[in-house]
Amino acid sequence: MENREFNMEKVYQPQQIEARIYDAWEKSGAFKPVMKPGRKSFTIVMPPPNITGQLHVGHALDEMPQDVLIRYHRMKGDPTLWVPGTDHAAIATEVKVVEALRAEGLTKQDLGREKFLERTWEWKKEYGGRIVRQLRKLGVSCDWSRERFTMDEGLSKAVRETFVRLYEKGLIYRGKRMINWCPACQSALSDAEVEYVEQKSHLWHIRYPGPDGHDVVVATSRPETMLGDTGVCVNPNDERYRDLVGKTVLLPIVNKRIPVVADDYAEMEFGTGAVKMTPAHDPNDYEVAQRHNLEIVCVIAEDGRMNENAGKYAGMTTMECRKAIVEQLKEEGYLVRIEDYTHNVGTCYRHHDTVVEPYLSDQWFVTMKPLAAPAIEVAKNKELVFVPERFEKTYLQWMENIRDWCISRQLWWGHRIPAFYCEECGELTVSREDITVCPKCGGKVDQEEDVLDTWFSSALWPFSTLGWPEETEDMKNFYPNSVLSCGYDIIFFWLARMVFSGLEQTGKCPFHVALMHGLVRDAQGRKMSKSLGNGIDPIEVIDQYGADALRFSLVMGVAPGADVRLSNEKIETYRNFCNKIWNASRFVLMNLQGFEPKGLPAPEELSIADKWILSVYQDTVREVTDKLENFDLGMAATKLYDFVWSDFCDWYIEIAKQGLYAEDGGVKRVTQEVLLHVLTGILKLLHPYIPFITEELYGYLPNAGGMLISASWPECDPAYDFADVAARFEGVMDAIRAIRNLRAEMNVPMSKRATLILKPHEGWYDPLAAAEGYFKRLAGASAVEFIDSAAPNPDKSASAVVEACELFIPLGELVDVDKEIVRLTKDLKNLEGEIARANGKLNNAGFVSKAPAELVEREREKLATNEGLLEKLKARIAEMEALR
RNA sequence: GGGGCUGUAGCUCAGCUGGUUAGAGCGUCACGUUGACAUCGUGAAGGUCAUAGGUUCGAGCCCUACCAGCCCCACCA
Repeated sequence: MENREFNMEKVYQPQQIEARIYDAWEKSGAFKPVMKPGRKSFTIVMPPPNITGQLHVGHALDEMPQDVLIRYHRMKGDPTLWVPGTDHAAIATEVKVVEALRAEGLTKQDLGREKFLERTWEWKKEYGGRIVRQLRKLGVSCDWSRERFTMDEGLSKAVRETFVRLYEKGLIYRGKRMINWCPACQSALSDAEVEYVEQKSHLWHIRYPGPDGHDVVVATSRPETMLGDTGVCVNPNDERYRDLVGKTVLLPIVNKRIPVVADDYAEMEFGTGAVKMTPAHDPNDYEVAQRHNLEIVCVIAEDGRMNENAGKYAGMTTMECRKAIVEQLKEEGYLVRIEDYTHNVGTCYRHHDTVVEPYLSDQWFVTMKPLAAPAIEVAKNKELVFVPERFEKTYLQWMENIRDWCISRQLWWGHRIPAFYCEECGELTVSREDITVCPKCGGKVDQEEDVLDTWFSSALWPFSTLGWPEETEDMKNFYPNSVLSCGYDIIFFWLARMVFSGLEQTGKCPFHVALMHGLVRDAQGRKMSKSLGNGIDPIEVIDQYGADALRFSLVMGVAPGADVRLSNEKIETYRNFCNKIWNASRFVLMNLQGFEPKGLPAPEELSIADKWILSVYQDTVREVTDKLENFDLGMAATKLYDFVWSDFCDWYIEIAKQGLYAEDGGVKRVTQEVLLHVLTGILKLLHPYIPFITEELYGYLPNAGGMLISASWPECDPAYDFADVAARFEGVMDAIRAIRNLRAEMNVPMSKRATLILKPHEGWYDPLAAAEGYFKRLAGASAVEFIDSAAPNPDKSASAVVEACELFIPLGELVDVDKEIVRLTKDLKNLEGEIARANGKLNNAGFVSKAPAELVEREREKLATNEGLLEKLKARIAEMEALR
């Protein structure tokens, strides 16, 4: 152990330690929960990244709050479990594999379902592990022995159990509905998977010839769909079209007569008041068609192209068709006018450029109303708490306006729906076990081709990963989970669905706290995206600056739920912080050679500075702990950053040099104990945020005893709170700052030593005298003289008045009297301003009578002090003026 | 149409249940290598807390209105 510190690099080199430390953690089993009877466990399940994914900063942000909380609770001694895993990501993965096949000139149909699935599993084997390896580089402390995959055996069983239960309860049904169809996915999507984007377009006004020259002009944003028009809808109260209701108009191009119907759906004020009805390709039109028995003509195929019903337009994409139709309408004189129009177009959340088509088809749905009710209830009665609170509204608004969930996807990769159709009698059987014959007639059955929405399985993640539906030990120990942390962008996709699934399947809200975080943005506040090329690769960042710097930059000062701006400059700032800690530790260790710690010295052995740092340290421990308990991770980090850099490094370490280099071995030992005690605490407090460097440094400490840093969380001892002494020491620090200020303004470098003369104010002699050495070390004093309050002020001095004393630096000819007066007058003005403010308050009868007595008293004391200072300052200015 | 967020120093953001003359980092300027660290230290400049009212003894914080920017949901062709 001895001399190990001399091997410490002068500059922190994360690349040399991170991998080694992570291995040590994993080997030690530190990430596995340690059960303790009667002790409440702390559990989080990790939002499973897609197996298709590569680590991006979004993941890094996602893991941070979780790892901080997990590490904190582990250190506190709670049985702590963080469950990792990956998501099969039905559509995303299938798209990747199809792309890979295309490169070989193959389609998935060429392979057939079975071969395609084999191929996808192989793909999963190859790439699925990539992201979990990358996660380790971040330092996530999850229990890899419990890693799960949404399509592994256990989870598939959970999915199937859930599906069958919901079906048996009548909460899953199959039916022909208007759903969102993505022509690129070639599959249905749920409402949540559609993203609306604003698009500039037009409203085309088209004339449909009516009887007796009474034509109808309809306005449409999608002229190509007119090929599937089967009616025109007008408002029943619309005088303009009243005589046409019940009659027919001629559909141009198609040359077919279609009925005019009256329905409230048509708004008289919008467009022309007449709406063309395309029931096969518009959800609203479909509903009107149902009410009025309109024919349904499908003109757009599953691939997004016009089908055979589109006649000569068949085979065109909708956009090609639109152009051609508009052209023909113009030629034939049916196009009345074109109006500019901005509207929202639904796009696929996986294929951003692909417009989603409303499409009528047979799909599977979950009836949502009965499932949403208890999910609303738990939020309202605070069994489920959102941090920050505002996301409860987002959640409730969605739950309260819930619509049935389309769960079937026309894909192969995923959980195949456990429904079987009889070839003979058509009976539909939903079953926990695969069946080959119809239970009703014994005929041959075929399993449903569709698979489930990938979110159907992730909705079960908080308990399926723990072994549900079996009654496992893990279920008993770790369910419900303590906290669920995810980005606010997946509240609907995931969080909400976990809540109602957990409530329905287990009877319990799956977690108590929903801790939300925001999105990572670039330095300009834009979302990071491939197309913008503004993404930051976390792996590159880690290689360059270290994982800890990245981690800290994702939480430091970030309010819960807020978006985070990330830039290299920011990461550098925290890399510098890591280096600061490294060097502070290096300094302490250098001075701990041959030192055997015996614990904190008794209070009476401590210096005023020791008492100050210990007091501030304990305040910091309490505050950081409190913030962590309340999920305010950004604030806790800020607090630590300030304490470490300003209080510990800039002040205490500089002060400690005096004790360390002292002749008196007793003083040296006390200083060593205090340095070690506070540094140990700092490393522990920081460990949840920056685990690598703190673990590495902890290993060097003589009091580590071969333990991992996570073995305990710092505790406070009231015997080491010294608020009064600490306040006195702050007064000393102010005096030191005042001197530094003088020197800076007079351009006197620290290396130019100067005598310091102090005239202490009442009650301040002792702390100032105790700090004599600090004035020498921190303020460049060659000697410190104390003079009595009645003594005359030294001649030709730069001076300042602070709470503790008047201070003088006799600089002889260096003193510029005029400049001195200007500076002192500036101080005077500040003081006068403060006195005026306090007088204003104290002369206000309302303040004196209504404000807390303690506050009034504090204000009075401050006023008295300041008035005293004011007198002295005035006198000093008069003295200087006399010299002029 | 409904809901939400943001507006504080040149930039990025803190600011706890309302109570010291509003803070930090970066940037700028001046000075400084004193035995951990130039990935450093010391100091300085810089703010009518978007705007207008209101509540209060007291408002960056609470209420109302308004301006600006952003997000989510709904989806009138």
